This record gives sequence, structure tokens and C-alpha cells, in this order.
Amino acid sequence: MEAALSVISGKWKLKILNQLLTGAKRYSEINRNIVGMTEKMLSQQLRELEEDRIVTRKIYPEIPPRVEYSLTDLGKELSSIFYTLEMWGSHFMTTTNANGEIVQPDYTCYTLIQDEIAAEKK
Amino acid sequence: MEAALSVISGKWKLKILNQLLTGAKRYSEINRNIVGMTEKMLSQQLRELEEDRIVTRKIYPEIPPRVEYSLTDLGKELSSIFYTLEMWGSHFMTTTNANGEIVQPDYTCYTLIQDEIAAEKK
DNA sequence: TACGTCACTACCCTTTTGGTAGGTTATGGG
DNA sequence: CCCATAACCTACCAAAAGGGTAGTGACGTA
Repeated sequence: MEAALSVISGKWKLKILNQLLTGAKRYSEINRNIVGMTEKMLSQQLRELEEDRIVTRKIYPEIPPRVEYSLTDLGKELSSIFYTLEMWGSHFMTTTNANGEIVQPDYTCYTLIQDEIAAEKK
Repeated sequence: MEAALSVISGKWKLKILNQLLTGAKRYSEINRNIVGMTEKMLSQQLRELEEDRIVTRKIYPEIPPRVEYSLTDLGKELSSIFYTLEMWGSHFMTTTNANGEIVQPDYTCYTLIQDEIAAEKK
């Protein structure tokens, strides 16, 4: 459990993985899609994810350089964790909100991936 | 998702929650069962879990003092997260191990809780 | 010739987290 | 009178995590 937690904890990792769930993306593309994150942080977190074999890096020897990141199988399998995190998290948020406001989260992405995995197993 | 993650991240929280999954426990009891953790950390992490409404604190006005901690409903519902973390984590560990050794994790506790929840729903 | 693009790295600084060592309260037992 | 007990709390330090700024190289465009 601790191993699993340590793999996904990091200020930007969920957001990065979120990006990659919809397919391979370039460095700059991820960077543009996540506001408030610096390039340094992106590199750092991607390095860590790579070390844990969650993402792979594909370098195209071009000028200007192009690098694409995508989830490994191990990375895709994280989606069950994302799913439960999201379910519990939304539950937590709705019961938390002191103002009585109901937050309606959308977890389209993860349910999609869940379905995808279920489909593959058939 | 980030909310869910932030609730359970903390060096000792998983271990503390682990203890509480088997029922209410006293401060000193938890402390004895978790090796390497100092009392300060136990207090601190329990405080945070209490703030997040994951555990409740019951104080018996006795001398010497007695305080019992137990999971709230919200806390018990975390077990689905623990379960997926454990499943993915063990998968991660077995595929990781460079020596080719197969690590056989035991997740008796969480499967038990899962079963319990399933039973309640019937 | 200067200027921008991409995917980084190096250096340094701040914030957060965790650890160590001590103190506190009130009571019962020796 | 002194000590042990349970459940803490506090001050101070160290380590880890996160962040800001600047700079690289090779090329295309203005």
C-alpha cells in the first residue's frame, strides 16, 4: 500500500497521469494543459514516474526536439486506484461542504478507462 | 482525487488506520503496535485524521487518562481505497522485484472489511 | 542578425514534514 | 515524598519536497 501511495503522491502526478490517460502526449502539450506547474516540476515528476515504470518516454531525434510520454501497462492499471480515489473523494467533498453546496464531480475519464480494461479482459 | 490522497498521505496514517480497521483502540495501544513511530507523530496524525472526520476520539474522564480512537463511517469507507492500493501495490512489487523473488502480500484485513461492507449492503 | 521553439538541467531558496528531547496533569502505590 | 502511568504538548532541528530563475543547443522564421 505504501509503495502504491508513494508512486502517485507528488503534487502534480495525478494531473500528469490524468493527461496521459487520454493517450500519449508531448512534454509541451502536458505543460500547456496544467496551469501553475513549471517545466521543472513537469520534468521532475515525469522522471519519477518513469523510474517507477508508470510512463515511458519516446524521443524523436528531430529538431526542434520532440518527446512523447505515455502510460505503461502498469500505469494504465493505476486507473482502478484513480477510480476509488475519485469515488471516495467526491463522497468526502459532498459530505464535507459546510455551506451545504453539492459538488458534482465528473469522472468520465476514469470510468472510460475502467470500461476499456473490462472490455480487454473479455 | 487530490482530496482523497491528501487525507491518507502522511508517513504513519496508513499504519494507524490499519490498526483501527480492527476496531477502536487506545492511544497507547496504537503506539505499542506501530514500531518506529514516536508519540508526537501519533498525536499529530490522529489530529489530522480527526479534522478530516476519518477518526473520532472518545475521552474517558479518568485518571490516568484514557482515550479511544475509532473510525467514522467515512473512515470505514476508505477501505475500498486501501483495497485497490493494496492490489495494485502488490502487483507493482511483484513486477518490480529485480531478483525474481515473488513477494506474497497478505491483505486479510482489507478483504475482511470489504466482505463486511458487502454483507451490510445485503 | 535577433528572436522564438522545444525539452530539458543546474543552482539555490523556501515550505512542509518528520524526528528528538523535554515538560505537563492528576492520581495511586510504595 | 517520590515515582510511575496515560495521553498528551512544545520548542527546536533535520530532511524531504517543492519552487524560481537562468541557461543550453540547434534550428526555423522575421
